Amino acid sequence: METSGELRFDYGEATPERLKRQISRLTGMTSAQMSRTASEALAPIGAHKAHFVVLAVLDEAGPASQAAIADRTRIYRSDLVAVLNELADGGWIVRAPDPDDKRRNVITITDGGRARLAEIEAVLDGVNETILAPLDPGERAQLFALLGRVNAHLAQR
Amino acid sequence: METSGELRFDYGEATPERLKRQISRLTGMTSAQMSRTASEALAPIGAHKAHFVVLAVLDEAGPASQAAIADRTRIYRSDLVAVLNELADGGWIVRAPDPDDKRRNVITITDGGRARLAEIEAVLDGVNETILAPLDPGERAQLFALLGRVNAHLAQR
DNA sequence: TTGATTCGTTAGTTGAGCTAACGTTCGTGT
DNA sequence: ACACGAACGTTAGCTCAACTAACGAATCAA
Repeated sequence: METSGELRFDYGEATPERLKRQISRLTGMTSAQMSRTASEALAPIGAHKAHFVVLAVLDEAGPASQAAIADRTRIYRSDLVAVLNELADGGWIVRAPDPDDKRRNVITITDGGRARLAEIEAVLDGVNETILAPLDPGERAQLFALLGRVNAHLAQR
Repeated sequence: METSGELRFDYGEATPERLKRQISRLTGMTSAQMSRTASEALAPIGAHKAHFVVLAVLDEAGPASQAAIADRTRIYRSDLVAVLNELADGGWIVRAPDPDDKRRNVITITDGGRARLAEIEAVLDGVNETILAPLDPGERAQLFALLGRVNAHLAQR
């Protein structure tokens, strides 16, 4: 039986019962699978998850400072610098000093950025479909709801 | 609104709709919360998740070579070395050369190791309860089942 | 006007996951 | 009998994400 490399949670008898009870292990392994699926799908177009997150925030909420983007994306201010550099290099955002507050930059999505966002979104729609393929619509909604409740619960502790 | 540090998935209007649709984002953030919860609970007794996994395998399946442990735990052979060093330092396992195959070590759990396993398991039982607190037994089973199906699906691609 | 706070940035840390290479040992085929 | 490939434990290193610390510049509050 060769199993290495796979992130399969349950190998039947080969998996100790104690491990099968750990929700954090199941969630972690599944999360890793999902994350890898997304990264592999984005790689061919040279995009990263952070690009999607930042462009989505800018498109929906309008121009914002880097600190505001960080707050809304849970990307650290320190890491956001490199992400914005990449997005600016692609012409997908513009980084300009804020005339009203010289500490701030104003980040604005460009038309190219909106096109890029649509491109990435299309890829991720496919990823979601791949991931959720075994579940019917009702089950997908259940999974979102259950995980959402756990997440909200753990966030307020 | 101060939100930093939290891994809350949904901030209402502040969260772009596009992000709320990403199952991998929700799963990833929730997984990170769970993982942190577990690590914080294990820290006071100086234990790591890998300790639990290895001890559980040894307790359930009996003495094994390092390669066999790696196969059953998805811990890489290279990383397993340090984990076993720590477990040996604590007296929880014994690492001895295999007389039948001089390439191998035979790893055996000790009585102390079984006690340690019980200690860690008790902590993780509490972690599971904390994580799953907002869900009733039926919902917990559903979450396991849904994630398990997604995991199995993604594992065979 | 002094002092605390915010902002963008650089640098560095930690941990998990993963690859490469090496010497040793074993199994197989010839 | 012996060469060759594979498996073993180990060391080293890589990547990526999450996170912390510190800094100069700018702003805000006392």
